[in-house]
Amino acid sequence: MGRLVNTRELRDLSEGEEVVVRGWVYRWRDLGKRVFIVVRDAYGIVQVVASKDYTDSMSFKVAREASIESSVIVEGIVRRDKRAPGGVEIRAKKINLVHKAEEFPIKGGEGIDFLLDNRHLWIRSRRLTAVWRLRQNLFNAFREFFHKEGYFEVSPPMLTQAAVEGGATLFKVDFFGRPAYLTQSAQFYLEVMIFSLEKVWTLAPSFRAERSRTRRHLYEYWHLEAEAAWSRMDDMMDLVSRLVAYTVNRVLETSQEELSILGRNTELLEPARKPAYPRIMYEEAIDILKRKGVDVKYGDDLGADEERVLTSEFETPFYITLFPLELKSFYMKEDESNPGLALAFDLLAPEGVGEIVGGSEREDDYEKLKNRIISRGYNVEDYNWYLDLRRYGSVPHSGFGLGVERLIMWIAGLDHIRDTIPFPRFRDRIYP
RNA sequence: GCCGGGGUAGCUCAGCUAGGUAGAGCGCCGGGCUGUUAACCCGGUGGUCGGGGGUUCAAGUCCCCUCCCCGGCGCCA
Repeated sequence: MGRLVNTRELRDLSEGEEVVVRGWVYRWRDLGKRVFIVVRDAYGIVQVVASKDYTDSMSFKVAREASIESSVIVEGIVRRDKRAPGGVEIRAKKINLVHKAEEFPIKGGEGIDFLLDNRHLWIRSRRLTAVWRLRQNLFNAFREFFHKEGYFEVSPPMLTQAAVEGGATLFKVDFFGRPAYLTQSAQFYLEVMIFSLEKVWTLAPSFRAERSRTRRHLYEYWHLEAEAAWSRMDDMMDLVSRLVAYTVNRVLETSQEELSILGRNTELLEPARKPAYPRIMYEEAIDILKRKGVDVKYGDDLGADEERVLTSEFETPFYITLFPLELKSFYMKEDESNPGLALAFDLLAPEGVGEIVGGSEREDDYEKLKNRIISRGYNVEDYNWYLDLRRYGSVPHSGFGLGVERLIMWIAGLDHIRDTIPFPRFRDRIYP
């Protein structure tokens, strides 16, 4: 019996080697005296050929009965053949039908509603499997990057007591009779951690009950967040640029095959390999939009349409900085040299993807922060422990949050966020 | 929350404007085929038209209510 190999290892084997491959039936064609079975595993596909000439008679019978998505173990000999997809195939000696699948509901051509109802089966498609592999490579890149930068990975809570900002978009849960909420952001907890570890990051889910219905929104998404003591806004933007450029480079190095399956034009990612992303001030963004004929005025928030116009101006991700204070969250620090402006930044991805990062320098003065909380109409008591951080050795500090699925959308060139995560959570859809 | 589109066979859809006993393609099942690539050829199988009420001799089609899904906006990452 040959050695067990997966379909990726198989590509490098030479003619005549005896191997064992196991996987699921992806395509099946019976030509009478010869049966072609394309077998799928985690890494790809390989064509298995069964013939009366070299396959034992029981196995040949099995080959003729194998249905789509049946699980099989195949013993056979590697053959290089131009007619096989990928140029390599296996001449089957023995085929073990581990489980004969019932009629598989997904056959191609289904609509999105049907596919989402069958996500637990759709998950194994070649295209989605490529996304999961790319996602793995992206997560590895995050860890490598922060390790190199000297950041500590920390584990913030998912169950929280109070709102970070605004309460309408929180998912409420019952915490032994008391109200609790699923976290929207780890930011406040990361701010706590910098007084212990100085530079921290986390990769964790965030939950937002925004009633959004767009191809860029999930109710549960993976949030990459970092926070650093002594870091000013410009330092943080430098870090974000290095992070995004590093990630783009690593994905281009490790995921060529996946990007190819997804049909991504990787030329469009080349300019983003260098961490030199343009920075424009909010005021400049407004000017650009006016010049483009968009009906906006200073003080307006930038919506999806405005972002789309702006992203068409750049080939790389770019920053918008220094927003009017009232457009941004209460914890963002006011720029001393530009009163009325927040030391805040958004990073927008090109090709119409839009905002992928939001960050800022945090207000580190106790009185100023408290006044901001009061002027927004929030309860000061809800923020006691957060305010405490400004009472015991407060330091300048900055941080950011990155939407992992939006980053994947851009890098992988996907037109809908649902394909970036195995089980996308949308409004009115919690099954499966 | 608002605007728009949709729910008819297992799947994708046509039929609705001008009411008259429900259609196609794919799939599936059976047979054939020595190299297929979404294989091909022949034969077969398919539906309380999302749910409820109304108008009518007659409703998939017209009217009212309701449920569900999709796309977009606001908000955000």
